Amino acid sequence: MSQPYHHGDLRHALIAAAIEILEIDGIGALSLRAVARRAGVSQTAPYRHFRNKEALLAAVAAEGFRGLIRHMSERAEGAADPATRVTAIGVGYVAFATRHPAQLRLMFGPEIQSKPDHPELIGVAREAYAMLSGTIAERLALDDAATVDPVIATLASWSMVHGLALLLVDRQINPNMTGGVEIGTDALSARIIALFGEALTLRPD
Amino acid sequence: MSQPYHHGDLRHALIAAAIEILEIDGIGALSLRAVARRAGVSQTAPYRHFRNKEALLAAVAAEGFRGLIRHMSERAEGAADPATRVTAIGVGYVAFATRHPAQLRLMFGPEIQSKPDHPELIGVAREAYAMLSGTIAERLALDDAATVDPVIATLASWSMVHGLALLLVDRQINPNMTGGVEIGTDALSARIIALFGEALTLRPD
DNA sequence: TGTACATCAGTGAACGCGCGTTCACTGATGTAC
DNA sequence: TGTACATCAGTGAACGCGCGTTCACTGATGTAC
Repeated sequence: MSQPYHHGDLRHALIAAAIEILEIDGIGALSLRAVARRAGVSQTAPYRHFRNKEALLAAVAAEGFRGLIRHMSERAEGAADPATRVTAIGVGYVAFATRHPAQLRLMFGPEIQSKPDHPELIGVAREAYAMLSGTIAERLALDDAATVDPVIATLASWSMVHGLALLLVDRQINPNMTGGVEIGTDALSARIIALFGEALTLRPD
Repeated sequence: MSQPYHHGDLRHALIAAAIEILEIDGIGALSLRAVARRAGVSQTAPYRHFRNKEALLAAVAAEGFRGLIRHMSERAEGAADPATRVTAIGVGYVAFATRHPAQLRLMFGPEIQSKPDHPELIGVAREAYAMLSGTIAERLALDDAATVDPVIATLASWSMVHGLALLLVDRQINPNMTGGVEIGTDALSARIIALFGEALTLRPD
């Protein structure tokens, strides 16, 4: 009764357990058996819900993209105009990454060998990309004379924000590098992203 | 005679074998035993030259940073002024990454748990950073009125270039995303980096 | 309302595998006299 | 130049481990009549 034979919603419980393992012990500790153990279930039970390990990883990564989108949306809501919205989305991206580093690694790393085999994952990744490119497009539309290619601008923004996120996650950058003055991660990323954002306003000479 | 008992330079041979495994089968296949096999030596021989697996990985990662520095230097040599040199270094960074994706992952990933334990690795990573920050500083010095903080500018440049490198490596970006027009990786990264580079020339309003 | 039975979601034992590391060893090399 | 011996750089067997996956199974649930 306290441990019914049927779990009820094991699929989601497994995804949740996997995310907990990522947060606690990192991506190196994420095995199918560990996930089953943490969900309190035999090690073969996951096979009722996922074809194999990679299918579970793909579901976890998809959940990660949903978290990323949530972080970006929350920050974007507070921004009045497209210019500040671009920065807000970027800060949200970095905020998600620093709070969920191992999820970020799974989302972008080589553990999921064949992403095309997981349409759900591709769909939600596209959604995140669309959010960024849409906001950049709005931003560029403000400025009739802007000559910046919107695709290049989107790729550049994404690169900047993604690189900053990973350098922070990998501890290559720490937030008190700026001349010994300690500033938070959010503030540092805001400054860095703002510097870049200005490039979008450039007009031809 | 063809297989002498003493190898001669097993240490370097092991590093070379590890790099080959990275290039061929990726970071997931990089085990100590696989390295020994590829070097044609018993699986315990590496312990004469490295304390443990992580020590070998650190040596391989250090070699990776040397390769990165080499790529950046080569491109920088052809650049006459500091402005084009900044772009050249960035393109070199991305070029290294796309040619040696698994090495990049090892250099920045979580496989080497404690980087402070490997001073050689830290030294050569600092050297790469110094190369970038020095070039950015020269670039900013051209422009008396520039108000950009050099540390922020360096971190921003590094982020952009690092993010672009990883998105390419992870196949999140492919070089014919730009409206179906196929352009090479080098050309794409040059365009993206150039867009960013302009932000460094900004003057106060 | 009660029963037979198909289906579903779990279990537990077992498989074969590759891993990092240790241990006692041995062959090759170099050095002191 | 020759020999004894210490040191160095390899070997091969073995350890214990955790992994992904398969298999035949069983308990619980739901549905047809």
